[in-house]
Parts: sequence; C-alpha cells; structure tokens
Amino acid sequence: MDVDRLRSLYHHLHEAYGPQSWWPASDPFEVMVGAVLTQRTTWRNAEAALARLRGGGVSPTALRRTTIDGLAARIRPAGFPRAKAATLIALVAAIDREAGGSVERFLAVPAGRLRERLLTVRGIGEETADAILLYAAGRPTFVVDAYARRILGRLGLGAPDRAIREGMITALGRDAARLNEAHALIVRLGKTHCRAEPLCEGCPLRAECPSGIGKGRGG
DNA sequence: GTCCAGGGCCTAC
DNA sequence: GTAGGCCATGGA
Repeated sequence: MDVDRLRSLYHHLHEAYGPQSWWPASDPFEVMVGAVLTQRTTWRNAEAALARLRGGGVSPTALRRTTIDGLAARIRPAGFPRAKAATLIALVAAIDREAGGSVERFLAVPAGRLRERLLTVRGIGEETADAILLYAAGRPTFVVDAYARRILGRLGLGAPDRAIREGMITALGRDAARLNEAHALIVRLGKTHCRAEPLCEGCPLRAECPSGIGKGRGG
C-alpha cells in the first residue's frame, strides 16, 4: 500500500468535511449492537431499530431476557431481523462465557484476542469485529467496508482488506481517534460520491483520482 | 415495480 | 479462493 497517499487522502477529506465524531460518548454495548444492526443496512435504518430497542433497554441483561423472535420483532427496521437477533444473542452469550457477563471486561483483553473472540460469534465477520474494536473498545484498527473498497479501488489503491487495514494503520498511526475519523470520512465521501453512478462533481478527491481525471470528471 | 444500502454465511466449483 | 444465493426492510 502507498501509505503516503493514504495519509494524503485522509488530510484532503478531513480538510473538506472536518471532524465527523462518530459514536463519541455512547455506551460500548450499544455501540456493539449498532455495529451488528448496521450490517448491509443504512445507519438510518439501524438507528430506527436501536430506538425501538431502547424502549426495553440496550444491555446484555435486557437481551438475555428476550428470545430471537421477540428481539427480531423489535429490530425489524434494520433488515435481516432474525439473523441479526441471533447474532446479538450469540454476542451476549460470548460476553457471558468469556467475561462473566461484563461488557467492560469482555472489551478489556488485548486487541488481537478480542478480535478473535468476536470472530467466533456467528454473524460477526471481519468488518463488524473491527467496527467493535474501534468504536466500542477504542482500539486502533481500520474498518474496511464497501465504501473503502470502492473508493480506494477507484483511486488505484485497491488491495485485499487486510492490506488496506494495515496500510491505514501505518499511514495514520496506531491512533484510534484518527482511524475512527478516517472511516467516518470515507463513509461521508461514499454517501455522496463514488457510487454506482460516478457522481464526481464536487468530490474532494477529484484531483487525486486517476480514473476520473482520465474521463475529465475526477473523484 | 426496481434497485440498492456502512455483511456474513454457506455451498458449489 | 471466489462466485452466487440467501437473509429482509426501507427509501429513492
């Protein structure tokens, strides 16, 4: 990975959009739930599901009292309700098994071990595990999602997820706050530019984008 | 009505 | 190792 270029892209985006401040002071367990609910779903729909869940409390204790069907009914707006309900219940089971039910203790183990543990939960893959590491546990990692793949691909920086993740960590340092911003900035960019339709007009990375420059529209 | 959105799992090849 | 189907809902 061209880490100098990755760093430069981060600076361009930060300059264009400013701090995004994702999930700043939220409860870590709620962040974990949000990370599952937003899988293959807009944050808007995940948030709607989270709001319904808040009625009964978003905590391991509250989820232990529910069934997959009961939970699925409440998180319906996020889509894939039965699959996500099963994942959330499996996540609580892992917290119970590994940390005696304490979210704080579950998240306190070394990052590598936490990542492994998260990946053993059915329904939590690499992206969701990294989102939890970064946003719930405050560990320095980079979340490689569809936006990052597409944007970096268009910029000629396409690479396997692992290479992207490690490249971003090298480029920005082991700094969770910066890596948090980097992911948020990429999502911000991806929502308005670099989609199925090019939508390059006004893209902050227009000058950096070889695929766009060639066609005279950048981004 | 059609397409797509901030994944992950399973199966087939 | 990768391509394709599947899970499901909401908004454009």
